[in-house]
Amino acid sequence: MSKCEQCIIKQFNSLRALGKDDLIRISGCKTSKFIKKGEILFREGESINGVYCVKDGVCKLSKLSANGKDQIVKLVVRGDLIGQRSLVTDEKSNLTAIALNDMEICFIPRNEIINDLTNNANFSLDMLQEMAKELRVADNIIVDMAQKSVKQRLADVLIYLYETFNTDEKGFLGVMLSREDYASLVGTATESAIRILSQFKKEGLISTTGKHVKIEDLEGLRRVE
Amino acid sequence: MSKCEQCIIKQFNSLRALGKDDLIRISGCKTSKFIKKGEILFREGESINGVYCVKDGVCKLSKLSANGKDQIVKLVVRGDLIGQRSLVTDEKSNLTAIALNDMEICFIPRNEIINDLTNNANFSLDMLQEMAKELRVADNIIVDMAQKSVKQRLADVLIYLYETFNTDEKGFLGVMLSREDYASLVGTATESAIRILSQFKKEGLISTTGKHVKIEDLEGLRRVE
DNA sequence: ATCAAAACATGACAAATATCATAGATTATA
DNA sequence: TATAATCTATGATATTTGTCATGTTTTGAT
Repeated sequence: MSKCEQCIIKQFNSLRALGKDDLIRISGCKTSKFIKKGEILFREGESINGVYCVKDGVCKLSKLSANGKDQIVKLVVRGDLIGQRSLVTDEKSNLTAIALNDMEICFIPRNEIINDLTNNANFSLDMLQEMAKELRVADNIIVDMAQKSVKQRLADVLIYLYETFNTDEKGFLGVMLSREDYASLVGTATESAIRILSQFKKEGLISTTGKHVKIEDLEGLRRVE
Repeated sequence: MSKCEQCIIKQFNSLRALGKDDLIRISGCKTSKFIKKGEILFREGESINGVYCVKDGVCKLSKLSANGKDQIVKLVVRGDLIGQRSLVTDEKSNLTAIALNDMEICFIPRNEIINDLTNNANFSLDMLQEMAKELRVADNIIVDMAQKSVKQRLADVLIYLYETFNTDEKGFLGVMLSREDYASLVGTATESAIRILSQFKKEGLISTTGKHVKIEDLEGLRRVE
């Protein structure tokens, strides 16, 4: 099993703020897991009791709305932590986490890391800064959800996916989502997402082969309104 | 001028985590201001360079969307801090702050408080916990914006205002908003907000006298769909 | 390779929401 | 208190989005 103190992933999240000694200690108690596409890491309302560090793969954080539809709040990628919020507030999870492709993750139990939060100012400050950034992003999403049309939001999602996951050798987006996931990211009906993606195809903004999506005209997507 | 170390407001925000000495020091450099209804504390894109502590009054934090409409992201009330996020990340403000009624606020300059963030674990941990809570709220708003109808969101806003600001002697909501503000909270056109409020009136859920709104049937509002 | 299940696609229609126009009510201010 | 400016209200209509129905394609398991 790889060691936290040597793991390059830690550079991308608040664990970078820990000292070598702490990392070695954490390394000794962490567990490493492989999660298959579609598997649930945890559900809304469950106690996570620790944080996950994503070594590879992508996962969606979603919440069930009153009308029974899932809304994806965030995509978590390689390098991100999952569960910081519940760690900090000691609450049950507000969101459900489901793997969008095969993942490799490490799990650090709450007991091992909670003291670092109270004793290590570097660590808690780094986490504070990360959370402040997340909050800014969330505020911006609120504005977009409230003010932009479904079409604009879907175009935004495609741009976001392109910028976050880049493309594979063939030029397809580096992450494969179902139409239902697209709908759930945008906050619309699955049929509406399908229709608008079809429209984007007709307009030459994207092309698709099954679930593979290729961005054909990024600037065009930016001009969608 | 009142002293931070004796101020009861501090109990309601992260300043409670500071020691007496720090509070006395901060008290010496803070400035106290009265802001009139409608005045702008700061605009999106400006440097705040400190945090505001709200002693009295209400203020809206909003962001201009691409289509030119303001979206209210949050209402800030007595006891809240404003500008923690910019303080932590040292970025310019992402939001505009405008007073909804006459306010009394204290301003603590960045220089005086930034060291507490790095040196005082209690303080930064408290702020981290507050921000984690804000993030949960923001995630829930995202889901509501995406999945609930305008009518439901407006009902939610009325319930929120009732629970947050209570009522005055005559039973009216403790905060007065324009129809435009209601629309901007819900993320809809002003006319739509007006129409739905009229409908709520007809249905006996609320009554209005100018800008004064009275909740007549809280449970009915909860059942709106 | 075959079959069933799931995902995708699209038409037809209904419902929700935005926009434009216009008029009355309220508020601020000279 | 007169008057302009702003806010509220509502009708008419257009646009967006959701829902239901149905057929096709893709995927996964045997």
